[in-house]
Amino acid sequence: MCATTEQELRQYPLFRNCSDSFFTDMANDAHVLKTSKGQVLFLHDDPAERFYYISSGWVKLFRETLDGAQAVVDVFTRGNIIGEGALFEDNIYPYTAEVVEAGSLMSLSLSILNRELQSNNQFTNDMLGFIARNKRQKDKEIEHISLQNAPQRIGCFLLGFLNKTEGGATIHLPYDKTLVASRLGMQPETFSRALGKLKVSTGINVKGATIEVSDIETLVSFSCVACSAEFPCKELCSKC
Amino acid sequence: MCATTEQELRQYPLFRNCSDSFFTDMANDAHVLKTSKGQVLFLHDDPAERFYYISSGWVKLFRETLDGAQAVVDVFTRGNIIGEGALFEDNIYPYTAEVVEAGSLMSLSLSILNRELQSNNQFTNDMLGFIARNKRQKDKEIEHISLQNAPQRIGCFLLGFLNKTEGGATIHLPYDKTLVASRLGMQPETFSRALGKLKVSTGINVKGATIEVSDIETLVSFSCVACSAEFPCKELCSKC
DNA sequence: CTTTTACCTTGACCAAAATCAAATTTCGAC
DNA sequence: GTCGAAATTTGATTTTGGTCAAGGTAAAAG
Repeated sequence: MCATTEQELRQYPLFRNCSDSFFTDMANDAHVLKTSKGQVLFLHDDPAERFYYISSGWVKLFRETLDGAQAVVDVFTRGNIIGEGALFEDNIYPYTAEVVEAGSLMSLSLSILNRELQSNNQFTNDMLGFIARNKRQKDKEIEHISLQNAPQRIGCFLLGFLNKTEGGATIHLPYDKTLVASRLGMQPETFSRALGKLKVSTGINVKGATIEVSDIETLVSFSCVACSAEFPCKELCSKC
Repeated sequence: MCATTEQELRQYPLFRNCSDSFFTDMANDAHVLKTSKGQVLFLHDDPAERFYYISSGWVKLFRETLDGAQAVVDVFTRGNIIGEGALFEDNIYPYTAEVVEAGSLMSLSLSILNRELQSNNQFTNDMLGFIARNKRQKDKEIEHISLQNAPQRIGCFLLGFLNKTEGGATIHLPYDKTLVASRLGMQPETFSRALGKLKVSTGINVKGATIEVSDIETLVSFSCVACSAEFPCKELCSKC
């Protein structure tokens, strides 16, 4: 098992410059988790010892306010890590993580990760670039919330699932519409109605969680006028 | 001049673990800029060779959309650096930087900064922590936009200028209200009215750019119910 | 296969913020 | 100090999205 675990870790781009001892120690200590919907991986403000590599499934990160509202920070899938942020917050998880679609994770040691950061400058630089692009992405989201309306925001979200820039495509929403709505900072009702408007404006076809985009360029010209980046926005793919 | 420049750089916390050669080379290459309101330091998508340490005054970072709207990403003052983000974006500035209150900057070499990042792992780690906390801050802002209303957001913004947690205080807004409004993602009219509501709800006193807070705790209980962090929110001070 | 439950949609209504327009104040240049 | 431009405030109105309530639908449990 450790051998395949190590292989999976070695294939993760962020770890491309990590040391051999990092991979062997990480793999020795790792354990695989089969996750089911609703499972909570960690709670915000809890002390942190592990981070997680997502092999499959989807996990949401969120926080809750005093008056009970929930803010979804992000939703991640295969090929992403979560919980590493605790390293920069006094080893306290800054968010709660909950599985939203069943799958498989690797539980990994934060202290081994930290050891590599302390000793491998190339890796630290990779991590720095990773987090910096992460921050840029957040800036873009803030911009979107204030400059795009609900249908445009949904359009932009859908574009993030595409791997081409013109013609037609079919998208299957990988998690509940309710969650997409909160990920985009709107109410489920607003999402439902806004998706209807997007349909009228751009000719997309919605059948449950399946969305057919007949012409990507129409969707782009509808959504991207209210954005400061040009489509295709590099690094913007919704973790697919 | 170089001696005092070097002193100022050495006092910057982010640079606390930098090498001696970093400081001498940086200081040798640095030049001081006296800035005036409206001055543009760099344009987004321009190739980047310099970053800037703000000694005094205020600088806003923003981007513009295809349809002309402006998204203010951040507003910085003394003790902050700007433009360093280009290192992680193929040496292209991701934002436009414009002086909003006159002051003084140090223009510094990005390549020397990069050299230090390549060779000094302790510094790279400091930088990593810096950017990571930056990203957390952005997450918090996204949360605020979706969970707080306009008066609450202004209250939270004001709290960021305080250096104590109870009793009374007087705040002087360091830049135009119009800019505060766009920093908070709202229209100037909305800002004006929301500030009026905040006044009624929390008993603050507004006289032009001067705001008297008679009781900080009242302001906290008004604003922070819709936030997932507890006041005083560490690292949240508005760069004062 | 049916029942249950959670998810999604729709309608009616409401509240917040944006927009448009105009008045007023402030501040810097002369 | 006066003038003029820019910033700010205020009012009226519209738009957008949120809230509440009621159906409808589809996936999962029995």
